[in-house]
Amino acid sequence: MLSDAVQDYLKAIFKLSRAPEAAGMVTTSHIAARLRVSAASATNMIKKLAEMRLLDHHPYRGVELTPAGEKIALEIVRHHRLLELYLREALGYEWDQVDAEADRLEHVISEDFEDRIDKALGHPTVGAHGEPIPTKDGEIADHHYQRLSELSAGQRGRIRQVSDRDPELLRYLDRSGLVLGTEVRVRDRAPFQGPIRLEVGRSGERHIGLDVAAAIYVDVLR
Amino acid sequence: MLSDAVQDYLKAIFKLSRAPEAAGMVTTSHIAARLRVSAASATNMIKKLAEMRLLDHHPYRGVELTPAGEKIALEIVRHHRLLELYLREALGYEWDQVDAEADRLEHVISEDFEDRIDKALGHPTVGAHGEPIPTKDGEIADHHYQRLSELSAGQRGRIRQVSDRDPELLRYLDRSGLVLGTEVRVRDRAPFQGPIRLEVGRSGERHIGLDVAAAIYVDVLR
DNA sequence: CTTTATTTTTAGTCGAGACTAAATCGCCTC
DNA sequence: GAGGCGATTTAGTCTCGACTAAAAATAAAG
Repeated sequence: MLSDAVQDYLKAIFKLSRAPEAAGMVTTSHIAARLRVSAASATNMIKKLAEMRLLDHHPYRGVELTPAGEKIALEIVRHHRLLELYLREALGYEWDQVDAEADRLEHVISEDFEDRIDKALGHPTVGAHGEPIPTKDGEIADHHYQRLSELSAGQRGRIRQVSDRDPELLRYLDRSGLVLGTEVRVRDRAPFQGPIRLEVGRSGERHIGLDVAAAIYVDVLR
Repeated sequence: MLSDAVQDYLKAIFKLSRAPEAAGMVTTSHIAARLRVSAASATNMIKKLAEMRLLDHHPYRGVELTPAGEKIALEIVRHHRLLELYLREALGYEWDQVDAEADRLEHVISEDFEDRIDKALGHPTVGAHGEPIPTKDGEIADHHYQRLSELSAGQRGRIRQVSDRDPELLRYLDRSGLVLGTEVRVRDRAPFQGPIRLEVGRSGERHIGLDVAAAIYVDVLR
């Protein structure tokens, strides 16, 4: 049985490696930052994981999951996303509360539990924030959405995913009507990394910062 | 935050202290056996818990939870029993599977999660095997059922609780129709600790061993 | 009352996984 | 190519909670 710590590292590395800015390679300090752990601790664990053949370590360069490591990461991500969805659907959790609870539950649920909530949810393919849910045998859909921050004035899009990193941000998006499925249009973009003026649904107008816009992923419409 | 290990010890000590054979005092070796740990490990943890004022340690004599320790034990027991019930009611688990899953979940769920499943279950007062569920503020009902093994020939009783210690036993009871709510009558008892001949409901007759009968708790009927 | 058997406790180790401080590497600038 | 700086790794500690082996206390038997 893999420890919680090992699972957390694999999951973090997987997620970081999928972020567009990291081209496959994930650095020690990114991992350390994500897990709120010292860089030295991260190095230790990386060496251990390399020993276990769950990742390849290129010292001073970065780290890359092996297929075996990725498989495990995907299992954990699957647990996490099914749990998030279940907490929301079955127990009425709010968007911004599910992540923390799922972080703790994901390590302890059995395969049986996983199967039962999967079934109760009707075998969903995307999670509470629009993220794809890996299948039981480690396939994950590769949506190529665009960040809202990359759209230029006049372009329209439908919100398909939002970052789940920050509960505060999730609450803000919720309040602003920026939820999954909503259609948005970029009115204009202020210069010098300024805010984006946005038409939300058919009702309102919002000014949102670029950081926020970068956390929103859309299908571009034409 | 209390570690899983601390929680496990407190729960084990609480349960052992409630077993009728132990008169309040619980021995090191009982704890060690229950947790499948060496006696030395148990002693270590006992000293730590005494340090934390969660129990009183009378060296070479035994151990007794303080009110503070009992409070914590009751919280864990509450988590456990609510989880068992929820797994059964909401996710369709079998009787004999719930204990193991709940053992892992009980340490990681939040107060919020507890409240939500409590509500979803309609604020139940007894668990999946008939055990009383402690209230949120640490009260626990004190049912004084009798063991079926203590009934004499001719006496009748209604099954109110069964021991949750052994999944195999639970499956056997289930197959034999010895489930919560069932009425039973002792036909006769074979001599020399022999089996009990039992009328189960209005349908069948069963011969069960004394160990099994001791794991079944009944309200005596007249 | 003494010996023996059983429990319990002490003493000392070990592995996980965190930490800090110090050394080393890689890269950028001159 | 030499310095300098940030990122990374090494070295050495610490805490937790398990373990074994040995010592001590209690209980049972003669």
